[in-house]
Amino acid sequence: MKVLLVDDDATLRRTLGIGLRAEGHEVLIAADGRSALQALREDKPDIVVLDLGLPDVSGVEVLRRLRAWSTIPVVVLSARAESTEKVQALDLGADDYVTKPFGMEELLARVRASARRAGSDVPVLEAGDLVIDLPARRVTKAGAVVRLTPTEWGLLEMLVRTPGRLVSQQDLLHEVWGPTYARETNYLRVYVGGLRKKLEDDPSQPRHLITEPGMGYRFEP
Amino acid sequence: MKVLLVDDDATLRRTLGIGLRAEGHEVLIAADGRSALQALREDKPDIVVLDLGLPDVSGVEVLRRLRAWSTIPVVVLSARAESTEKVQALDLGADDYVTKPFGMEELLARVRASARRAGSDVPVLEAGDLVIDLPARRVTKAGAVVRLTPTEWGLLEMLVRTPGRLVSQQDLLHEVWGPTYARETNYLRVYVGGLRKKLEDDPSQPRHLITEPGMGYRFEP
DNA sequence: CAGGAGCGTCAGGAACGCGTCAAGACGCGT
DNA sequence: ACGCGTCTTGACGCGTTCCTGACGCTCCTG
Repeated sequence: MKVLLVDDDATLRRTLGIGLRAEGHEVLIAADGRSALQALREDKPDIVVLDLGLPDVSGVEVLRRLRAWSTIPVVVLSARAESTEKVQALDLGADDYVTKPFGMEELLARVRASARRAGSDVPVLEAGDLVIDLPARRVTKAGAVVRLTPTEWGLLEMLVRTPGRLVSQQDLLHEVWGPTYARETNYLRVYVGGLRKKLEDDPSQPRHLITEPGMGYRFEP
Repeated sequence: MKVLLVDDDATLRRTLGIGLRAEGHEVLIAADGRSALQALREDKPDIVVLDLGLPDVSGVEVLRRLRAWSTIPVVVLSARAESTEKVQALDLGADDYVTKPFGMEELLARVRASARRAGSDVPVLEAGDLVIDLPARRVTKAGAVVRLTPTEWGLLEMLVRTPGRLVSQQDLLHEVWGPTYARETNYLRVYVGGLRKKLEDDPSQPRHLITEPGMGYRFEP
């Protein structure tokens, strides 16, 4: 198991690193949010141990961005015992939350528990001549790179994250345009149209970007 | 979601029960290990909140016996912050561990987090050559996808959520058409008819979408 | 046996949602 | 300031879905 350890405290990094390696894990290290996000995209670890108190990008932000394209288990560390921060992290999709100070044994047990639940995760998805690489933010069609605008990417990402599943119009609008948008379904029509033009062989007869009238859209692999 | 709450402290039971119900969960109560195990077998909850300090059978024992035959999420409560007990519970298969005293919000967030992970399990319902996948909003009959209109979905979802149980006409109308509808049973006749035409082998002799004259409809798996 | 209530079916018209296009507004870098 | 790409916004045509009323049927009841 590859474990990414994100913490700004060098002592803690050393201690936890030793403990994790003793469990038989391969340990990657990041000291700040920026390099954490980079390591997540490039090295594709199987599980993440994430300290919320980072010098640059906040841990919560790292978690939020990671959850945009991956479902790998994340165990959060925090010095603060404040409830609101815990609630925020858990609702963002953290798998577990440990408050400092904590025992090494406890952390290792929580990592084990999270790893045990780790399901099969497919960060890069292939559908016909389409290849959608979420971590790399890259789409190719028949080998050729397809350029997407930020909004188009947000939409596609949301749909591809749950292949085959229907995503409601509200969810799409909330996630891509913001919580204040709910009824602007015309945005969806325009941008789904754009995506189909770029990704589908025959945009008028889509095979992957399926619309369910009155409900939402789904990505069909 | 059905939540089984196992705790010997009556005050805590009341407080947590209120909070969990406010989240929209159905709450079952057990005050000791024996009744907890019984409730687990008979009522099949979707998630368990388990206090380790029980009068008769220890919470750890309840967890061990439960894990022998079920993988449903368990959130453990404990007064003791001792590390060994945490490690033991987590390695036995607890999904989360909360130490008293804790904030209501935090516990609810952890329950949400556990429920979310479990939710991606298998809430798909199979009945003959019919496969109904609620979260994906997809129905297949003998492998072929069946397209449903929003109203048809609303109706089917309502019926399938309680398989085998009768759902009254009022409940169906309220849920699918809105609270102001109550006597428009003709809507039901039309749309149940449509569903039967799409889902039943012989729409004139339905095997799954059963009507109970004068009362309502039921979905028979 | 007659009557009524409840259910299933059908077929119209009205209303809605979707895809498409194009024009204007905005932001950004040069 | 200019040009470019991106995002918003509105309008139109078209297909689908929804509502509605009518009819025939079966079952239950008096």
